[in-house]
Amino acid sequence: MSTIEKALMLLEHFSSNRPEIGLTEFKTRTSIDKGTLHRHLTALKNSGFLEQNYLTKAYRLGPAVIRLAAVRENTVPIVKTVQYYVDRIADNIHELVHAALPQKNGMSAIYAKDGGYHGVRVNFDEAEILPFHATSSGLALLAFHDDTLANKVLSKKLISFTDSTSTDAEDIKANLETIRAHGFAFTDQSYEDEVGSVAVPFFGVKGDAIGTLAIAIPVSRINKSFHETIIKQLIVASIELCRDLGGQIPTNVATIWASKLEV
Amino acid sequence: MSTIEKALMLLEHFSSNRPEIGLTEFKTRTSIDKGTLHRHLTALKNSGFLEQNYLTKAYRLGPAVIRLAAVRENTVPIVKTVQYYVDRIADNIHELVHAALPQKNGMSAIYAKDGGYHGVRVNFDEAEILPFHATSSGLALLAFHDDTLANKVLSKKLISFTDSTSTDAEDIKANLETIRAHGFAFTDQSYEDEVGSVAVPFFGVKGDAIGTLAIAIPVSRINKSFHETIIKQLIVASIELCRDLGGQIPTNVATIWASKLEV
DNA sequence: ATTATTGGTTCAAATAATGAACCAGTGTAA
DNA sequence: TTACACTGGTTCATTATTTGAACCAATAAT
Repeated sequence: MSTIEKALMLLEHFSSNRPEIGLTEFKTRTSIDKGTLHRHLTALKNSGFLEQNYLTKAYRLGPAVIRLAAVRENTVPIVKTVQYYVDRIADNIHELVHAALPQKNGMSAIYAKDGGYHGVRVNFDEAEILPFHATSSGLALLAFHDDTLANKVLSKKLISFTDSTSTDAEDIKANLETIRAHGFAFTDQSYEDEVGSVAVPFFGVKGDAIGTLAIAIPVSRINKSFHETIIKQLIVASIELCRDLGGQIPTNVATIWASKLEV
Repeated sequence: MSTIEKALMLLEHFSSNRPEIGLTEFKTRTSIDKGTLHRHLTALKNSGFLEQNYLTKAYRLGPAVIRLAAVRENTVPIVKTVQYYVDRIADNIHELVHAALPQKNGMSAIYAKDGGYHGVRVNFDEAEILPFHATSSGLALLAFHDDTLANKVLSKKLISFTDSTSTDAEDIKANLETIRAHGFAFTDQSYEDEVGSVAVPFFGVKGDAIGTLAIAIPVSRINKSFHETIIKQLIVASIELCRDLGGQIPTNVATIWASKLEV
């Protein structure tokens, strides 16, 4: 692996829950030599990707990422486009809806809206990494993306998050087949207890899944007719979203989705 | 310079006007060897910082930057905080207002609003890099930031954008003194013909300028009383913004600003 | 059919990355 | 006061990666 990739991997350790990381904490998190770490972090700092809390000396993400995200959004306005559909679904079904894009180690929510007025709510942290193998977003993406990604993900050790997390690669591969057949993914408390979720992919110009629309619900509120309502909403939104983004829905997926909408 | 920094410098070439860059174009823009470039671009692609247009093979910014910007904004919510004040000023004075943060080679606008209902408008591209030496944002930042930055910027060759661009380092240093004395910066067609601008800095915890609030106006609409109105609005907003961000206004600046507001 | 231009690859030579040991500052407990 | 543990940061000989001229393959233009 190149030095560049090693350095950029350091940025993956930052999240809303862990916004600042010191040198020693980095060392324990990565088992990279302190000297090397320090030079990498300094390089990232010089490039504006990190800045230092001047009191604690801990590192946090820097202003360079703001500009890059603005350019990216000007280039490919996915966030803005997705917002409309997430809001619409959230307003319709009054639950937590989000859209997510794949990163190296999982899905990252780029926008979320909680349309709910319920007492029980699903916790959700934007910018958190949702593991591929344990979330409906992750599974939906793996199922409709280039096979190599699924193989790469499933060849690594799979972490268990709850009693219901499936960590067997073969089980998950079988599940991906089911997901492909159904045209959507759903999970039952595989990432968080008491939370189920449903996700559909949306597609890029090549007909490969480039992201997902998903809904997370407390299991107590799930029932069959609601489940079907949710899936229809997600499918319709994904179809329109693909049109907006210039994406291509693979013909087999289009067929499956059409049949779901007829019922 | 480390390999990491060299690779990350490549990302600076992307902007709204230049969203996709091919290998050969990179070669002409950077005079880095093609082999090296290709490996760097591939590393950035593997890390999600770039992706490739699958038809043209040109590179564009990738989804990783979206997540990082979201985490950064969760950590230090500058964009969100700044929006309120930019909107307020734009609504009050009906001109193009923006807030910008320093990057390596200039200021980058993080938010802009055109409050105008005029026929003549100032063009503005968010995510464009505004050169330090030729814009009021840039000069305001240099004047109130650590001296080393100004020296570094002014030691390089300064590009001329219009007939009025000052490219003499000594002239500009003298101008920075004036800016420090006035508490704000203004330029007259130094970056774009027919456009003048005014900017004030806002400050971080150390009392160093971490960004700017600025207004760009067609020169035809500038007159003394309007100029003073603008400056007051900018100063008041910066003071409140510093409070919101936990920033420290240096005492000498606070004194100058207070006297401007009294008049 | 030929040439120019694109993106991409190779491998010996040149250079930068690495990491164990070191330094310096701060906080804490005896 | 002293000693220890804990930060972040630096050094320099060893090691491994980066570099770039030349090369390849595919496509577009003449």
